[in-house]
Amino acid sequence: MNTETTSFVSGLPIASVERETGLSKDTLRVWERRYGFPTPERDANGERLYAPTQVQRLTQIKRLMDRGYRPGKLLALDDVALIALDEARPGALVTPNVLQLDTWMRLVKTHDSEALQRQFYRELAKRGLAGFVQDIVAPLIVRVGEAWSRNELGVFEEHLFSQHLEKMFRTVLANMSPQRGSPRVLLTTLSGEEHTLGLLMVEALMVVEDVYPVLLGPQTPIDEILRAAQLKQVDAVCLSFSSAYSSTLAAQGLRDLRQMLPAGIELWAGGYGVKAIRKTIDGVCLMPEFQDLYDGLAKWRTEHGRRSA
Amino acid sequence: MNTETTSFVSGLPIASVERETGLSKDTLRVWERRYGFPTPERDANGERLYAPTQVQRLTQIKRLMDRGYRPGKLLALDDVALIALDEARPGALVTPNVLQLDTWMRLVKTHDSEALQRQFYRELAKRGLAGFVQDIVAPLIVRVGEAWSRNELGVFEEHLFSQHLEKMFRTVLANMSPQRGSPRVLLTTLSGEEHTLGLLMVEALMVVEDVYPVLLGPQTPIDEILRAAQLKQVDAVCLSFSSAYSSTLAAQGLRDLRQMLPAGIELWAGGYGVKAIRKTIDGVCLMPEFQDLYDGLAKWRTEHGRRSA
DNA sequence: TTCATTTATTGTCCAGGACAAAGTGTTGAC
DNA sequence: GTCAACACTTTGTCCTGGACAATAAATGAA
Repeated sequence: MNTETTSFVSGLPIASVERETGLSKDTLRVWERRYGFPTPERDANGERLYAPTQVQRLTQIKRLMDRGYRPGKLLALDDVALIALDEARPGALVTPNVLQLDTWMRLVKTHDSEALQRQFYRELAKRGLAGFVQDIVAPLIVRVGEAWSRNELGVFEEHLFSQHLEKMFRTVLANMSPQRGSPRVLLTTLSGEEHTLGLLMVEALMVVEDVYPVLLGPQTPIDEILRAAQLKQVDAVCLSFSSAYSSTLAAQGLRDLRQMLPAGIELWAGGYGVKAIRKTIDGVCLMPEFQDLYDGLAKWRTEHGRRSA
Repeated sequence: MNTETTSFVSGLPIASVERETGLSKDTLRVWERRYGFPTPERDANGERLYAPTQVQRLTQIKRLMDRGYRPGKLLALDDVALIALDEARPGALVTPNVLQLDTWMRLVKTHDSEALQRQFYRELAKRGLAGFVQDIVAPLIVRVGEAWSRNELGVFEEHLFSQHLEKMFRTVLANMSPQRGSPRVLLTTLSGEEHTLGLLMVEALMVVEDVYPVLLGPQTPIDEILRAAQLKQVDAVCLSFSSAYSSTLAAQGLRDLRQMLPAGIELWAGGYGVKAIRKTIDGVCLMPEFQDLYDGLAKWRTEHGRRSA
């Protein structure tokens, strides 16, 4: 039904490839110039047309880059070596009960929505919210991220998984939400960090701990965080960083924000991404582990007098 | 530790302006060349630095363009004329009850979370889900978007509003979700479109209409949409585009996807963003209005025989 | 080891030319 | 007067190839 009008060259224009791979047009062109890959055809007007195979390979390369490899190496490799790298394990994961997580992973891989949803609620009832978040959800998110970057899992399965988790969190939280506790904590991420699940996990833990969370969603510019913190009169601002976020950028952002934030408002940073931050930052509390969050809360409460747990 | 070295020129680099305004770097540069606006400073390295005032004006211009004006005219105008245009109502938005929307906007502006949440549920109960979505939520999202780009509203208020809406949708949907109806429709957006609210609105309408929605969340690459469509055996794929998404890119993406998608699976595109697409695309059903969705569903049902409404 | 300095890598920016798609205006047939 | 066909204008995207700063890697000193 389609396109007998198209000549025999066919493929995606550069804008589509940018959208699909997340590599900017500039990058695509400069790779071609420097490394001789990709090698798009040209249409009648001299514009690039990328073969689907090459687009696929570009996605693969992008994924490997997220795992830490550098383009110079990757673009020199042939297909065989590339796939070999893809298989290579990055370093043992720190999950406690691997067996059970494997069961979960199977559900994710077969995108069995109903079973996944059922399992979520069963496990939630069994462990309670805090235990469920720490022992199941958090490790599972790590596993899914790893599996994705290892190409064992498609974007589709990963999205479906996120949607189910999000749905579950929001349902559970909706029934507990109207809290009046303290401290009041602002929850968001810096621009560029789009992962919401970290925020939802923290919100869940906070609601249980009788904290009043103000959820802003992801990607709030720094000056708006500042404004929100003052208008909503929060006691602390808590940012979440996924492992994908550059640790340099994270540290810089935290410094910037700390500088502008009134001294009376604490600044906390959590998530897998803060593990990569080496140096402590003055006036910023780094919380790579869940336990750190509890410690931080306890500390705040003792410092601010009469407030129970 | 940073930057007493910064000179007295300051402003946003071109990449930030692209993100803020939605105008591509190429467009920004070509406007400067052709129309003499904007007129960014340069940093030590000769790179553009846009003054916040100009960025604001660019956002304003972008919004007017979305309303149908052409850049050639807009860029020739001075501030006064621009603001005059801005005040002028565009073909009177189709909101039935402007008065009530104003009340809502006041709640958004004062970020009164509790009142907003209460109002949501009250109005939902009064109008039913479909009526609520069409008469309140959709116009309100447009209003908030407009107010934001007119700088009457901060990012913070906009985020808070989105979070409340999302929470509400997910709560409501959680209680109705396990559906087995047909057709089965895959819901997602293309990479680059991050707005989720459109998807949630459509999901809500579909659940009421006894459709089985598969929600993938935003930003799925085309080949993954394809894979999901086949694995989940859907009858149609429905994409949502916000007004921020470039209509050229949207059209291109739809063409790309249509080409790869089996003929048996329909392709629908909804949201404010498709209004800007002029030409029809072969095999793609453009649904700028909610009514179009109902029509599309009805059409599908008559074509596929015995299935009630 | 650990830290500081040099060197290599890599993404983004720039200029300015070109062109096609979309919009606008004009003409003439009915 | 309406409408279709045509020419002209506007406008966004793509092109090349050069430059440079930010980051990572490698090297040397304490």
